Amino acid sequence: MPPDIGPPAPPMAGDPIGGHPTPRRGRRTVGDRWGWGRYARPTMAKAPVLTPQADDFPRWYQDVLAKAELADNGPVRGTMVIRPYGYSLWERMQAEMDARIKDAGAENAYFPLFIPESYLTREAEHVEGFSPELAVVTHAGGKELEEPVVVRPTSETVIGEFMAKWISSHRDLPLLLNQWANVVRWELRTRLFLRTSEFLWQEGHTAHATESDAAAYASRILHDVYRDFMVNVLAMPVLVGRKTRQERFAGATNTLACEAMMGDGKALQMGTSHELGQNFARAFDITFQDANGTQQTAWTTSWGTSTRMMGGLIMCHGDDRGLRVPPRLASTQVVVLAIRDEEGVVPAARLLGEELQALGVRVRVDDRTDVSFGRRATDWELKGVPVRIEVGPRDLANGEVTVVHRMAGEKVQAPIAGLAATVPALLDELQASLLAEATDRLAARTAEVATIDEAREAAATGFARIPWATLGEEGEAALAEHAVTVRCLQMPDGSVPRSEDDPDVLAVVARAY
RNA sequence: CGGGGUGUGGCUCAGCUUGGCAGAGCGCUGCGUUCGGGACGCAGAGGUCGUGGGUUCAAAUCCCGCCACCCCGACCA
Repeated sequence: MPPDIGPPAPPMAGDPIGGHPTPRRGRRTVGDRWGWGRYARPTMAKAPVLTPQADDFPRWYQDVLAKAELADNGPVRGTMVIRPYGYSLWERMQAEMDARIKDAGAENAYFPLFIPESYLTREAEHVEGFSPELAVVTHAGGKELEEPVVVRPTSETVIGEFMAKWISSHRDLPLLLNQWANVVRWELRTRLFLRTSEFLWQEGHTAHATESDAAAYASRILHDVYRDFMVNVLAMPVLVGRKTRQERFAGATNTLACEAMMGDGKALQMGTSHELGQNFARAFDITFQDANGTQQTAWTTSWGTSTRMMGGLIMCHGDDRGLRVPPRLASTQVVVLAIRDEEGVVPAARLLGEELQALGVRVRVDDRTDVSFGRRATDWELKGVPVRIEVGPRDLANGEVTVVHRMAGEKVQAPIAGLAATVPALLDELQASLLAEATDRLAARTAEVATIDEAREAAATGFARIPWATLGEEGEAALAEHAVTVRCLQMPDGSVPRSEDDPDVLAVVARAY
């Protein structure tokens, strides 16, 4: 993402879908908890820009999507339009993920959107898992097709077909592929980013000579790619673990996952990594000759993360003022806001922008002085830009600027000379504070419990960890009656269990998106 | 598929009970004043009232059919 700097600033429509003339629920008094009382509205509390989280979290989420210009509903039910600002964040996710995927040795490729229906039916569990949500093309080119084609819900099958073609020797293994693509799953109930009928993702597919190689690679992706990205870039503390039989991917022998806690205490699955055993290799005849000249069946894996992470980002870090984007992810890390067009303000802002850009900071100069200051400040806060530097005549008279941190809302005066050089460290600090805040919440809202009743109760506000031996598949089914599911199984120290039969294994249960 | 609800300018909705000139807020356009926390004034543009039929002198409003969408339950990254 090239930094966007200098004039003229692109148009930023103020209020894309119209305002809400009255607050839907109650009235927000500006929270001193964020340290804003000194600066905020002097007397009467205005209608909140967003529905407060505490009033209606889903409504807040919708408000953020619209007001931060992240996404809109598409014309076909369940589809999504990702707006430029939202897409710029997705592009950053892609860039960071892609680098890690390549570090893990996988190469990008592209497989077709359309898959012969017959492919899907080759793996019994797989077809059973996906058939309810398949979009199938029966007519094309003005006539009925002899064999319907499905719009890919995931690509294990086509890729399996080609792996079989490309692999003949143990020297061809491991085969490590990844693709960035869209997939379609006809969902009954959808929510922007979290569950849409079409979404964007990366899906990795690998083939290995042995079961242990495959397992090790699935684990490597989970830890070195997914968890590393989520913790260090998204500033989201994620739990890693294995899925129960109930929650496992259709066709997998083992599913590993990263689970995160949202601001309302509910869980969101952020990424999965599957060991597919030899299920797909057998179905698609992915075989190779080993060093002894014997024909062997390969072991495959698949792993994916999607635009759902956008929803996770919003719901993990967002507050009543909007989104809060961790600096390492941010497509715009710093916005330099020229307060008004007089006394050299705009040139000073642009100069500061250039200095920051030269330091590698992703900076944007907002010199739209025809738009009121308050409107612009609010817009950038909604978008979650980590640092806003305000440059106005009063500041310049003192050789200063005003630096505002989005995370805690802190506002400080700083000398303009030498300021740029301090920004990278500030961004690191804000990145760490966001991670710390989320980590504290996760710890505070995770309960260690001993009984199923306690687990259910704890899941009302957060996560509960209960011995898997106590819960079991019967307990899992019982909790499901209360919309509480087992998010993953893990060891007491948070590591991934080798087997669900280990007596120390704990089940993490929660309500989930 | 079961239960509930809604279709009226770009957005959110009022008007319907009791038929009588199609409205408001926000957004948009122009001009002016503003500009350090969603600015304000004035002047404008913009609507086949989801759709087909019926009743009536007259239908957004009453009646019947259809369509679409939303919410709550059974599936899912």
